[in-house]
Amino acid sequence: MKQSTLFTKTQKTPPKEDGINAQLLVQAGFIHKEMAGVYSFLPLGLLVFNRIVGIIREEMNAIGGQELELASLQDAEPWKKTGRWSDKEIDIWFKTKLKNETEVGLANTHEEPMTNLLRHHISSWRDLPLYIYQFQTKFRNELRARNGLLRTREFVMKDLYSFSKNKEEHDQFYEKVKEAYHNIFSRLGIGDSTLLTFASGGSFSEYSHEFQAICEAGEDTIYVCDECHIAVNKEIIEKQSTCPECSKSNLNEKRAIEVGNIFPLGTRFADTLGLTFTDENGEAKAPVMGSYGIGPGRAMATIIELLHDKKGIVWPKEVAPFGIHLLSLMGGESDAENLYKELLNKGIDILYDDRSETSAGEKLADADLIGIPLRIVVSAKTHNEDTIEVSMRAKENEQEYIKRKDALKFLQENI
RNA sequence: CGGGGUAUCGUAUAGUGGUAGUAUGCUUGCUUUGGGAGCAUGUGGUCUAGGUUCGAUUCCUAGUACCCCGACCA
Repeated sequence: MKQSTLFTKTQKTPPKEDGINAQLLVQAGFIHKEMAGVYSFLPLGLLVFNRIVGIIREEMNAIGGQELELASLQDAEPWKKTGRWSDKEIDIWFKTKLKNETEVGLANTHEEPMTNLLRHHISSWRDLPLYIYQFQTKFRNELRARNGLLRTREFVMKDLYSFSKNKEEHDQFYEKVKEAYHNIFSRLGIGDSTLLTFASGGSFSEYSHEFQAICEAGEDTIYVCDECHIAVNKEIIEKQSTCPECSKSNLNEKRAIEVGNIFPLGTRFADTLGLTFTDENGEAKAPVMGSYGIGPGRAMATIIELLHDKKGIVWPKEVAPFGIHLLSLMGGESDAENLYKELLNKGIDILYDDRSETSAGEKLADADLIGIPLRIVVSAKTHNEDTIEVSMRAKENEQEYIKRKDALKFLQENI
């Protein structure tokens, strides 16, 4: 797209925002803060958000997930049955009432509605296992929102729920999700920093597992085994003071961001909500459940926290809003225009800085801030040499000159 | 939820019991063009409600919003 038509603008003076993630995202025009802990996604931000969603969706589909979308307004009844409607159980509820005084809740999670839904759709062992997921808005009345997109009161979460015939089948799928999550975080560009972490399993199992990205901005404290690339959350360090994998005891304390969570649920929800299936022997049984969450917005913030530099954002390839940022500097207008059209025709995803009254310095500074991985500069100089200038945001924009006739091939190989 | 702080153009910030300033942005004009270019020009602001006072953006009270520390956080 042409940058001259992009309605958001960058700000020269960084806004006073909480957390480097929100500061850079606001400064570069990706998001807008509505109020504490509530952010809107603008065109650039939505492009990134959707790419993150796309990666998660691919990985969830690859392990047999079926996407659906439940409502945000929730009936109180199932929650009363499981004993979770009370503010004592879940204190971050946003609740409201219909005109006729009926109580409803704004979704903060979906175990109850999902379990309840399946009562209408499964009845035989042949219907299981079932893996259903959604990207859905959660509302959580956090006492204290903070750190930009890291802890917000309204956010989209990918939540997958698994329903298995028995514990063995559940355990097998649980391991597949672990793998899928590793794939997701490495595709998001934060795989090296993100560790499988043992955490509290609540009342239904010994452990749950979190995916913790090591980062000072994080709110969690974890203890890392450097050899196994595995960690233990502080909340269970008394119970599990050694590496669960190799039993080493010299674990390193680190701050980390919880970018994903997987949780065995057992049959608690099925039991309390009356979800059963008939097994091969004709007996009614409760499916064994699990829940698996990732917040794309928090993931976006984590990417920035881990990968930014002094000049701005440095997007990894797979999540960048555009693959290429084409800058037209003085004397490069017609070359840039031609190259832009050529790349568009090849279906290449490109942001073209065609602004005619913007100085070269400003364009370069904006490009650094926005953080698109591959940059092309076209100017009088490249025109005279019949080249294009190419550089990588992640490599400090070290410049390389490619002959104009080789440009398309080069870009297709490097995008 | 406990404790603390802040509130001034779109953004970032000074300052004052008596006409509110700077930078940046934005308008217009001229000159510029490889790391946020120059000159000129115009535009735009004291959170809300009370109180004290001749006079409050400034002091006081309350409200609201925002931020920080802690607690909390499937």
